[in-house]
Amino acid sequence: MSTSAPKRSPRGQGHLLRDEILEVTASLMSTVDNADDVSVRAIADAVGKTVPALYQHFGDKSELLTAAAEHALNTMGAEVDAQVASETDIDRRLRARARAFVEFATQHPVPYRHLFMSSPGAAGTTDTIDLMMESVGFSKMVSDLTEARQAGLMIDEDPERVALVLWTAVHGVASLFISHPDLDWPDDLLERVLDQHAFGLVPRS
Amino acid sequence: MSTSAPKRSPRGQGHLLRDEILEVTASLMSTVDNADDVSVRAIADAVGKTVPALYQHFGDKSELLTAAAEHALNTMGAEVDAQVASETDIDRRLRARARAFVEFATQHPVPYRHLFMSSPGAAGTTDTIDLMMESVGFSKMVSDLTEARQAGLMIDEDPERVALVLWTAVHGVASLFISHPDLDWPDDLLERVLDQHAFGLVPRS
DNA sequence: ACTGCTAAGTTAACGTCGATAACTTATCGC
DNA sequence: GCGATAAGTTATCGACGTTAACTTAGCAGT
Repeated sequence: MSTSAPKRSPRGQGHLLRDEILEVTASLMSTVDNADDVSVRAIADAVGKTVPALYQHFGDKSELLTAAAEHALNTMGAEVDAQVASETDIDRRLRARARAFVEFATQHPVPYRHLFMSSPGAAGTTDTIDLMMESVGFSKMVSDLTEARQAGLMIDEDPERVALVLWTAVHGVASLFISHPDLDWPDDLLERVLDQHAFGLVPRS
Repeated sequence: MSTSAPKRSPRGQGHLLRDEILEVTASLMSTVDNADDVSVRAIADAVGKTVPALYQHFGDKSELLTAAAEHALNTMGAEVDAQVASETDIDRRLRARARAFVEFATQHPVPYRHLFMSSPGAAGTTDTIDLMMESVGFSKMVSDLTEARQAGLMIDEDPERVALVLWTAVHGVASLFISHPDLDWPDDLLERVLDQHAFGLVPRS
């Protein structure tokens, strides 16, 4: 074999390993039920290094898992935006975003659960939740709602607060789908939840 | 010391240990962040027996934790009912139940998360979720809604389905409170969510 | 070209965990 | 009393997260 993997990174390039760790960890997450089930030994094996090498980049396992989960969900924003881009109508766009959100969450349950459904200590500090929300399109939802209010389509209220209420309900749907996927939830559960909130947001015509 | 703990249960009374294990485990759950953080060794120490003794009553740790979490939440039904009993108006009773539900869930986050927010495998089989729902007052909510429909207070729809939509949203609130208690959620987040659903349930006067 | 510094790793080990096979002993029907 | 067996214990296993101590490769300065 002419292609031999370099045994060590060049002097200033140790940080390259960090990105590889994140990517490998994120991909290992899709093979287990809980983020914690990914062992640091499995990660080390997958990146071709030994365990202590990981601890030069992350203080402990929890920090590594949180960073990897955020890394995994950062692709979420782009995917959701892509699915939403074609919708011009604001109401339809809000619904499309909610649908794409739930779909992505159920397809990536492990990082989603680790960030949004695990114990307070495990999912990072208060600082990081803002980034989580961003990665998940929360701010885009707020601007949609702001636009809706300016167009007179929404009762006059703080869009951020309305968005939080709406996101809370959508998260409820995603959370149940993720934790109990084998239950036969009604196909239109999300749509029904959205209907309820649409009634509040947009006065019935 | 005259009071000496019996070293062994009588012949047919081995099953008494099971209840003690459940109670001890449930109480240990309130001292940790995740149900899994309760070690079988800690449980064995607390009940004054050795680890393998536990495995005569539960197939594995997950089974033990799920049973203990259900045991803990079974007290939930009674507490919620007590808080709801005084309300005679149906709309107020539904709201009171939702409030009591969220309050109880946030006060007992570990068993709640283990049953409703953990990975599919960890929280028991499809069979057990019905019991979970019961313990949490789901059926009571359905009868309230049925009563509401009979009184003409609700749009004519399957109460069970409406209850599921409502419960989903309420669960969303509880889920977020539990996972990120340090965020400054709006005080009226739950009320807002309930408002949205009340509009759907009860036609505006 | 040598040398010293230090980043980028490895080796080896510790304590804790869930789980189980093999063994002991107290209780109870006869 | 005496087996049978329920109710435990002892001892041990492999896997896990974490860390101290060590090694070695890359680079700057002379």
